[in-house]
Amino acid sequence: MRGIARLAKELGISTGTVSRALNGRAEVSTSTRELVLAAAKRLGYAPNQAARTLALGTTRSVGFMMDLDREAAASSEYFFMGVFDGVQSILAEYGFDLLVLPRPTKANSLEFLRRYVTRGVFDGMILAATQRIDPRIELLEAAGLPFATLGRSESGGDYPWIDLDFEAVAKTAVDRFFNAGHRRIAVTIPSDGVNFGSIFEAAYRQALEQHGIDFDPTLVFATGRHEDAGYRLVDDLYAIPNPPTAILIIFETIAIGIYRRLAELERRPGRDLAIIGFRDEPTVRFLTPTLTCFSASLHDIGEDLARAILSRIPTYEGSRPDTPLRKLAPLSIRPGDSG
Amino acid sequence: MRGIARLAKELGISTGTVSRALNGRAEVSTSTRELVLAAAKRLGYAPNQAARTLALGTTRSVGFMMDLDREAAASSEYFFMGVFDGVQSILAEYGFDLLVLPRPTKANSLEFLRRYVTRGVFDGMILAATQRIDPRIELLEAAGLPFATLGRSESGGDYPWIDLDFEAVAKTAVDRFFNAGHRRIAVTIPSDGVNFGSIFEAAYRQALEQHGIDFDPTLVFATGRHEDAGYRLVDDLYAIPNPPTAILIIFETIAIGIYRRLAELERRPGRDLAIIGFRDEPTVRFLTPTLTCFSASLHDIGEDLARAILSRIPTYEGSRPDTPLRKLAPLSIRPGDSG
DNA sequence: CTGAAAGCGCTTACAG
DNA sequence: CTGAAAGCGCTTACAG
Repeated sequence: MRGIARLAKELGISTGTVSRALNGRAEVSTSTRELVLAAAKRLGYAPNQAARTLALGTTRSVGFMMDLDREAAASSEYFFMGVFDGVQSILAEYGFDLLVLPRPTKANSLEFLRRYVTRGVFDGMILAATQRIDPRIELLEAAGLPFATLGRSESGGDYPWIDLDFEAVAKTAVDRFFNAGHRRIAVTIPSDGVNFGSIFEAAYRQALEQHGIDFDPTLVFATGRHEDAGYRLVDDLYAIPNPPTAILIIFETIAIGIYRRLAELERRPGRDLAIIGFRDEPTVRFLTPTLTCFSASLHDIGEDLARAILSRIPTYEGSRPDTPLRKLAPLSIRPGDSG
Repeated sequence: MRGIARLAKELGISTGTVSRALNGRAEVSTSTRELVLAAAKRLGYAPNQAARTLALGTTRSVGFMMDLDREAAASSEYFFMGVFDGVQSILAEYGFDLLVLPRPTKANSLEFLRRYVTRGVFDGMILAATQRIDPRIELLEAAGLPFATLGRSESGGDYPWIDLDFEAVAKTAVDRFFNAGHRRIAVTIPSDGVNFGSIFEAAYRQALEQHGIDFDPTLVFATGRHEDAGYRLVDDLYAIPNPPTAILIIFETIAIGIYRRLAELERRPGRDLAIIGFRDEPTVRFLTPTLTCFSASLHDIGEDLARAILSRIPTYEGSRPDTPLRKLAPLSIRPGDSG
């Protein structure tokens, strides 16, 4: 005999009472509660999660799907560490667990997610790296599983999301370039279909427009996320008829490659090419000249994500807001010498 | 009515038969099996995981505890991504899931683990960043939960582990320095208590000894994992009476800071100070002059870890080896211009 | 090959 | 305040 039944037998009371005592229900007398709690402690009792889940229909855990692609991972590990920490800090308050689901490189994204959705292992799911059209969102909506996303998407309806304020970053950067006299301003966007690429490009175009600069499609460069992409990018920049004098890069890591290639060409970031990066990943903090970039509170983003998903989960003892939480996380500029 | 009962009713057969058909048991006739499978597909049936777990006493999932400390995370994100991928590739073959448990910065390591252990959510657990004395190992042994670790420890008894071959790295590096004429060879070790620090230092001492070089404690530098630690280290190196001409660094990321400070001092890696790093994290791939370092197959390490943990899990249909898998993952040198 | 039934460990109306 | 009992959705000896 194990679990609750063991305690009940030990104390000569019913399992119902034990359960009520353990769960802090009001109906139990203080004396029996104390007895039960003491026995639980003494016998090292721990509730069986599966049995609770089955009886309650709730798991008190949230899944966070995370891609393991080398490409997707590159500029995002620090990012996710910080976000996870923020998510946990809120979930823990409500007794929810965070379980991260690393999607293997060769596993299909949708199938991978479906597996967890149908088995009912989670009360809610957090998705990252949303695509412009993201079938995972439809899957979750169809399954009726609460979810929130880190990143906007055009798929789906009324779900909560948190995203970085790409618009503000693009505007701030273009303004800064413009004020420094630049008129040929290039931008890089992700070469994969991730949604923030389009958002970033649109914001960049709009910022140019506000300064009366015509949009030149040859100044938009789709790149990978790694250093080598930056290295190659430099030659591409200078291969076009009227090369840019400034560049706004979405993946700060490629700055390392840009710096390197510029050095080989005996050009200097900030002097010969103005550069502004997106996020101040630790990777780029030691570049010389220092890279101008933006900084976001990953912890805050995580906290917001946690609140967003909790607000969708019925068993969460909080008021469910009418409209799902949707928020652009602010980024503040950290001026460097690169642009 | 839901789940298996719904299918049973729909088909006019018993739930037992449905269950057997779904689980591919031999006793079911081909015709009923097909009927059940078709109905399951049509109705979008998916087994309730909690109910299965309760009935079977097994969850078919493995937890991987991971620290979120900024410090611990620094040089390890790429590392874990690769390892996770390897773990999954093997676990998937046996229908096991990998769930990553990110430990919040402020959560106590042991309490965090205990929570998952007692609730019986996992059939097995993988631990990383083992400490020299690691109470988590005792916790798992006491709980009787199968586990494997990434990294050796002095705690515990007969558990399987995979670790990097620090000994070979230290020896190869010291040999290389020695053959290049260096006699004042410094080493860095982690400033936190992580076990591989002592292992690395011991291997370094032994390698020196083989070349008849006396061990000099002033040449051992305990450092953090970030670039700034490397930056500061350089001044420490040159502050001692008879400064080293070569240094072996355990955290390759600090090479970035070392390079930077050397540049400021107008010294050049490889010429004025020979440097060998540990792992070829993408972060350091673009250093100039290129950093000599070592490379390991993260995927292989992950695969070994998965095999190690599976071999301890009773429900796994494999033969349980007599002795737990213990393995040093090989690293091969990638010669660069730094040393 | 299939059904009826017990059991996995918990929760919770329902009586008392 | 407490007990007896049903139920969560599945699996699996045990009969037939």
